[in-house]
Amino acid sequence: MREAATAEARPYHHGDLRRALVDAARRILEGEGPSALSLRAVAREAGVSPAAPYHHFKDKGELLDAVAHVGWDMLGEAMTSAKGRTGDPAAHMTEIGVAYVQFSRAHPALYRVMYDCSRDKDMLPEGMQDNEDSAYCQVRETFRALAGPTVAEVDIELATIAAWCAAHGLAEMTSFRQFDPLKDGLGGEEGFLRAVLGHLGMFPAARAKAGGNG
Amino acid sequence: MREAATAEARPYHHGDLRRALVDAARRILEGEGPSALSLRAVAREAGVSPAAPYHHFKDKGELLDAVAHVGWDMLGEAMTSAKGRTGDPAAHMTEIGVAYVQFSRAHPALYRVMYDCSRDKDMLPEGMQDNEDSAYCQVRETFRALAGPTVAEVDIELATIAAWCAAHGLAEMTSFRQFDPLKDGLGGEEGFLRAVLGHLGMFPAARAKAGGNG
DNA sequence: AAGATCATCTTGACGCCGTTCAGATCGGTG
DNA sequence: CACCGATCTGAACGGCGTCAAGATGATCTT
Repeated sequence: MREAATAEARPYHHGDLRRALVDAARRILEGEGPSALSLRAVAREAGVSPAAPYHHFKDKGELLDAVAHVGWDMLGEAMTSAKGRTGDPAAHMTEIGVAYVQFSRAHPALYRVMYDCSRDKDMLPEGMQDNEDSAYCQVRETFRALAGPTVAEVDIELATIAAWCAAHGLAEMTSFRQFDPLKDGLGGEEGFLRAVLGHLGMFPAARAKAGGNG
Repeated sequence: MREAATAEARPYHHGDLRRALVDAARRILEGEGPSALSLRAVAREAGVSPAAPYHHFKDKGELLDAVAHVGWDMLGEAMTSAKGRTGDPAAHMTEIGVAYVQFSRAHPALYRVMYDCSRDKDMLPEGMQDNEDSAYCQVRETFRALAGPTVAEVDIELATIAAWCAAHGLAEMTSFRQFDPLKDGLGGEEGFLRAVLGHLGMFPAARAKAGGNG
């Protein structure tokens, strides 16, 4: 609708339909959730015919890939800026973990698409690949900096995977409403996140803080 | 197909269509994955018309709920028998964790349905609810036995959640093929699982073993 | 045993989906 | 200006979830 209104001015050729479709998909995700994200609905939201997207994406999956790409970029930025918010390197891991889960809570539908469309291809999601600036590499380099030179490479890799598992697992679990009472007793959702992370081995700063709380 | 052959003998009234539909759904899941699991395909596999399931389930979601229920039962049994395989109580948590992830790897499509259909309702999955015999309660009681009387109740709850996050996260991560080389260097998939669990705080036995390996 | 009842199953239809294809439209190149 | 390739439309196909109306048969009543 919002897009359809502005699209009246562009009569036939859209100009930047590819980006408009990705934006429309994100609006639908935010507003109506993943189950409403049909290719036809995206085209409708962008004000074009159902067949128009096929000139910019091979199929629906490729459109979702593009949406997921935006999501991983956003998550990477959130993690980077979270790391910058504390001067203590020992706290970096905790802050990254909290930022990760908070992103998944702020954009639950987008987060789901980010993993779903990589699962369908049996492939690592974009943010976990070994590209220079992926979110995963951010975590690994943070571990490497904390570990020092004596720690074996394989242990850095395993610690990164373990931390990622913990963050992703927590991202999924904390979305269930049944934990709300527990959160209330721990000073809200962020308190809950830090408490759970404190029970996982690789977040020493969170563990100290959780110990202080309970 | 398999079901359709035996269904020829039962002309109109099936007799136990509800169970037959759940079984048919599980066969499709195992054989063709979650994307092939349409209500019509399930009816086809069971040898009935597309509308027949509506006399046993309100909609497709309720059929999936029934399938998920079977899955959570299977997972609970796998966890119980894993705990019984070791006499050392300190190793229980690790064995449960390994059994959890191995179940998710043995039945990936079923595992996905188990979480998906609870996510769609913003509700805790069956195996995580506070019912007497749920898989989640198995983990919590194991923690309680290990913790002793001085540990606060909320910490037992948090440790259980943390362990569940770790196991679920690992279950999702280990399905990505890109970790295969890493697994090879750690004595296969089970070695990989134990190594990652060893980097997470609540699996002391795995941590000791992982330390011995690398 | 005969008939009524009610759950079960089928048939056929509706609207939405992803996808394809022929044709309309337009921007840029010769 | 004429053309061409990229872009978009309209109509169509099969598959999906779901529903209403009718056929079937097991069970219960008398």
